[in-house]
Amino acid sequence: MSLKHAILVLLDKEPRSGYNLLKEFKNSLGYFWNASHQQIYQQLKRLSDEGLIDCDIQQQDGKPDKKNYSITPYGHQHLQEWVNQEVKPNKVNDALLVKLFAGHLCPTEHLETELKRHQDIHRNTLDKLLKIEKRYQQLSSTQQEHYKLPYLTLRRGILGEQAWLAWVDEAIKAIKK
Amino acid sequence: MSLKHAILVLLDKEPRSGYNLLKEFKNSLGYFWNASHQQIYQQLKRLSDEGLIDCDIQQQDGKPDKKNYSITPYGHQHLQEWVNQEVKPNKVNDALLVKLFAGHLCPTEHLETELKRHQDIHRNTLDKLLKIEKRYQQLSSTQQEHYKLPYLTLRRGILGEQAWLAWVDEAIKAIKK
DNA sequence: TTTTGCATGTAAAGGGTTACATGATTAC
DNA sequence: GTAATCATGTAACCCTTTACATGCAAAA
Repeated sequence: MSLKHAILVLLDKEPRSGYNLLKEFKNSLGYFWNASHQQIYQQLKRLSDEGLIDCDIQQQDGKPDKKNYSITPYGHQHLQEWVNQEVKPNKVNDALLVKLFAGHLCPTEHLETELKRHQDIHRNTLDKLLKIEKRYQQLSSTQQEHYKLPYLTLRRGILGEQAWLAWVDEAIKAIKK
Repeated sequence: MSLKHAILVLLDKEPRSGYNLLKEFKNSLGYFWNASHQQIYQQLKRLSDEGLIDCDIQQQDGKPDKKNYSITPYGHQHLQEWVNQEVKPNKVNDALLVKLFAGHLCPTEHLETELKRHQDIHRNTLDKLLKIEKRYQQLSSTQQEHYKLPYLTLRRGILGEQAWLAWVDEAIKAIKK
């Protein structure tokens, strides 16, 4: 639903290519919005068709053309209207929990290794987020003020991952018994 | 991806109608898998076409026919194979955070009321989950052992909601400053 | 020499949302 | 009388995933 708006916010800050958007999703937005390159390129086409963004093609030698997208006044207005509307709370759909719920159909060892595998992934994610937080804390207070809102989204990522890890500890212990 | 498997797990425990599945999704599975009635009826048709479930039609006077679905041996096998495979970690896509990220485009008051609106919803969810937990804790220890895995999914819901609420407190304070 | 990074796409299939559609019964 | 519960579906649209497709440059 909001890939559209996530892209618009980024283009509202500065014009970028699809590839650059992809990098942003992997880095700064990854802890609250994820998108594949296919999704991004398709969405850019649609946004362009709707007149919400413009495209400026830069030729590069050797490399394929680089398409630089920027938000139009209409797109900016659209974004602003969206921000002022109510957002639906997120729907929870977690396949790992479906699996746990059906865990009587497989050996306990499998559940345990699977939980540990996910634990590794989440520990990794948390590490990355904490490193980003450290960088934020080293900024001047005016800079911190400037990045206040993105920092809150980072905090959500951190608290979410910590809670997930606390849960998986509980879960692994409970399964072993 | 796993609506299919969520339905199969439920039908593996006992045969049900689409309507009954919907209720289960609203109650016991709602904190880790959500589905609308349209999705469920469509999925039931597909699962039936694939031979994973069977349908037994019960006539009722006055009411429309009730379709009672049950899992087939092939469906059970399919489910078992799925449980033994690796599951991908969940993708995070949170529209509220996209909005916060774009929060400079709207009045601070709007952000605050929006966060508080979501806070109410999450508090409500947590309350419900804690009530279910209380019921679990009053069971005998053999019963508790029996419901161990579903209880772990409940715990995930509780820890997740608590972390969310802790975050929103932080966020509201930070925005007010 | 193999992988990572740059840089872009199409097509088909599957999953999810929104809107439309019906109709009886029961509880307040 | 009005809302909730029971009980089922179709159709259009949109979003997401998976697979296919290309090709250069730089670093390891």
